[in-house]
Amino acid sequence: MHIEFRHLRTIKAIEEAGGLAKAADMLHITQSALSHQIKGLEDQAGVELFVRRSKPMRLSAAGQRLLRTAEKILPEIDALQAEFASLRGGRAGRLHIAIECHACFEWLFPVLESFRKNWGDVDVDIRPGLAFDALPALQKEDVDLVVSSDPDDLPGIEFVPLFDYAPVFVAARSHPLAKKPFIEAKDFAEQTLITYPVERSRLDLFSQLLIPAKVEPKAIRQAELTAVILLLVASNRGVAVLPDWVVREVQYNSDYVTRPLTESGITRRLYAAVRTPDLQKPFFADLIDLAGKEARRLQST
Amino acid sequence: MHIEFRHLRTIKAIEEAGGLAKAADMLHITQSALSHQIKGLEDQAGVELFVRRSKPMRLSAAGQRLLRTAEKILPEIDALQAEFASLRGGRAGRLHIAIECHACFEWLFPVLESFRKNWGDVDVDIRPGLAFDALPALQKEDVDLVVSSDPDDLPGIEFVPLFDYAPVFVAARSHPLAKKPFIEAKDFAEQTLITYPVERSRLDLFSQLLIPAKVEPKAIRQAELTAVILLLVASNRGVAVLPDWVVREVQYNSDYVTRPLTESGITRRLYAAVRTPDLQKPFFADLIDLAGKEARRLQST
DNA sequence: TTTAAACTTGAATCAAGTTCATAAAATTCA
DNA sequence: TGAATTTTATGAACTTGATTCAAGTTTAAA
Repeated sequence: MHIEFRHLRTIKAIEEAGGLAKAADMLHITQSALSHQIKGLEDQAGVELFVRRSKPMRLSAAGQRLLRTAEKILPEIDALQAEFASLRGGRAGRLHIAIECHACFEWLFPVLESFRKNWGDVDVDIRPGLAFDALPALQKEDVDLVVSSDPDDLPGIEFVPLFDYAPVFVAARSHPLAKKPFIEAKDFAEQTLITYPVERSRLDLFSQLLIPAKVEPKAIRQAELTAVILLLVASNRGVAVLPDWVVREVQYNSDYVTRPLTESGITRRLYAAVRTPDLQKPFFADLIDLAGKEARRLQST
Repeated sequence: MHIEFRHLRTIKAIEEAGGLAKAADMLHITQSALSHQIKGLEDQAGVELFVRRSKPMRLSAAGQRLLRTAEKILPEIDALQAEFASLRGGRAGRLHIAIECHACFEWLFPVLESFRKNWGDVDVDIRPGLAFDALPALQKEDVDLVVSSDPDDLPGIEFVPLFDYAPVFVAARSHPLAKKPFIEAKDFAEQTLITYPVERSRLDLFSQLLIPAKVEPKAIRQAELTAVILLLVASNRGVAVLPDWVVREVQYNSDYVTRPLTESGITRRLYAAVRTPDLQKPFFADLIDLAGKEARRLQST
């Protein structure tokens, strides 16, 4: 025989009830079963768990040691089972997010802040280092939601539209290109471009404009934070392309101007990629709803 | 079905092995058994533990949650079982001590210090608040050893002699009684007596001398610490009776003198009371041996 | 498409915990 | 002290449920 949860519950019940008979009632088994159970456990552990000199019987030193372990372990599985139960009921779960779009931190944080208030039992996290390979990670259940602007037709994965945005050109007010009403691909040939530190195929500017037009900027400089990019731009160290709402939201100073890309402007759509069955879960629906609201708030700023 | 330790081990093994077949080998059962086991667990929990889209199968979000619990719980029972095993082998155990004799802290601490070096796996503690009722607590296994000077013929309890000592009279050098070569019961009638805060029947002076002689001191003042008693005595606030070795050991100052009680002196014996079966355990024997050595060291100071 | 590997399924088996009935031991109370 | 009561132990029958065996299905690789 092995130590089993049943034994931990038994020890705890006997301690609480102060005797076999009452403990047996508690556990909904017969007193005989308890007697056999304890005897079996003592045999296999080779240790006396109870002092039988007296009736009702009392925990021995070893029994008290076992009781301590029981009191440490039982709440753990109780919590686990409760979590599984409410996971069945859709109140609990996990929401680990991978972000392909670097600027998205800006709107994601307020969204998650509201989300946590509604869904305290959902384990929310943003997983770093998964910017590429995010979709395989989604399939493997290493993450549960990917924010992406490149929908793909993958089995078992659903792309839910979040909101549309326009990548816009940003330059210092004094920059020569600031005079143009809109910016074209060829305008970048002589510019120093400031980007997030990701591969260029995953930047809107390259995938939508420069690669098709086969234009290469004069130089590229990378910065991690949106605020830093805007500072560099304002001090004329280069130009950048950022989502329109980012530029509106982060008003660190106003020494820069924005211009549309191409005459008609470029529009992109952001998606939440989730596993199809997860769409049924109420908190996923709520998150997507919250994200939409936050997006509208940003657009109207 | 319930969550059982078997399930925790299974999850852990599957994670480590990266597949059912290898995990089954690890656990010395067939893959089929594992498959049944997981299915049963998923049914009762109402939760998908694995992603079966791919082979080998991978842990789902819920499965990862279960794995975390497994990794928290399994070491606990492993530790428990190891403790039971070495308890069988006599290397581990519990040694909770109750002290009837108030002064005994003085020699007990160094003894326990050496003891802990030899028996790191024994849970050593001094239980306060059990000075009276210590022997019933010993029978109930609430404590494992009682230091006492009043042996009693109790079933299942053994009194092992530790060492002999003499309660001696202590007074300031300038005290009138300091001139006498020895002290008798009637000498206390006009004195302020300083004692430990315990009932008088458990003080050697009363049980051995004053109660038989029907003498009552003029006043009694109580102090918790040996050092405090000696300070009070030295500053002539009263007289005291303490074990000879205590007075020799605690040389806070030398403004006091000691005198034997009665012409021939009184001799008392200190015992370790333990449950009879515990005498077999090697660390009990060692403790009693260490206590003897420390006692001899004190006597020869 | 074939082959191999990985997991699933259902029936049969077998170990182990539980119950029932009863005995033994300790405690309480008259 | 002895009868009554409470508490724990024991053994045989029973029942549950985990494991195995053998065959089927699905996925990945060649």
